[in-house]
Amino acid sequence: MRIGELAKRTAVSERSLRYYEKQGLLVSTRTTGGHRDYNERAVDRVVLIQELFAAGLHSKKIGQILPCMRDTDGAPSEIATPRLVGELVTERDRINGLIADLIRSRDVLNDVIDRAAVVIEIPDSPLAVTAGSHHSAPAAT
Amino acid sequence: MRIGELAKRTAVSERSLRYYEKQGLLVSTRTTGGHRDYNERAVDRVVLIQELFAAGLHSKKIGQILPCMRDTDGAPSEIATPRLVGELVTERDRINGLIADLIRSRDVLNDVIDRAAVVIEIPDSPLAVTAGSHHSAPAAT
DNA sequence: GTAAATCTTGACACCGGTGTCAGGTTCAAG
DNA sequence: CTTGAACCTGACACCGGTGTCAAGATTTAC
Repeated sequence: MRIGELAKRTAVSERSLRYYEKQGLLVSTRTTGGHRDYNERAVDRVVLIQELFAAGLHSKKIGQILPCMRDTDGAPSEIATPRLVGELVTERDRINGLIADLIRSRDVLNDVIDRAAVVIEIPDSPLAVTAGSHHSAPAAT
Repeated sequence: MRIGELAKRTAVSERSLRYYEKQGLLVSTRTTGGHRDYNERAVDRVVLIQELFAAGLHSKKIGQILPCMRDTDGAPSEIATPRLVGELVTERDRINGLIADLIRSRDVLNDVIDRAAVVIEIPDSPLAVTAGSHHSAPAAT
């Protein structure tokens, strides 16, 4: 598929996809005219890259991790060096702390939302559009 | 307490504390000479601000949330407007999605770490410094 | 063969919290 | 007093992934 389709399927801008390639995170073959051509696996890879970015990892580190993953790109899946493993452990711990923080923040928001919801709902005005205790939460660990 | 102490106790730079004040997130009385003076509650407030920043909220929105919280600053604790509640719900959902992402990223890292740990540990070289399945994870929800 | 859609590279700019430096003032202890 | 630590305001810069525009080449369909 070409870059436009990949962009649509991953909801990631073409700009970013080209950036990923320049950073060595994403590979593509080229048509005779120089247009990028991606295989089906690219979709999952882009999604993964996005998640790792969202986790606060820098492109350089992501570039080190990707070859160490299984079934990401058919590659024989390298093994992380002890040095890299140490860094990854640090990152993982940082992410765990971040998750804990996010949970706290979410609870703070829920608190404010709930306190407002009560006020809005009780005066029997069916204006309570967004109220209610829909505290959906992703399962953790 | 003065800004230096608050900075130490919260592990937040003086620069940031002044920035928070300029954004209206943090208040302080002033000495005759103009030095900032904080009360004890400031510590918790700063920590909270940091968590909300880590959650990706912008200072403006944090400024709207803070007055709606209970026992944050003795203030009578305002109630969020329906408009704000809507925005907060959006934020909360975004944060929930972010948490889910982070968990996935963490698992990816754990995968890479584990695969390397096996290689390092099995060849009975006690070099396995950071290895082992210490998959500590914060409790969620 | 031609037009419209898609793609190419390159460059400039943004965001927004934070680091840091400069030049000057205030505080607290000797 | 005087001196050193702590604080003040203001300004410049960064980071790094992303938006966007420009000028041109390629693809695809008619």
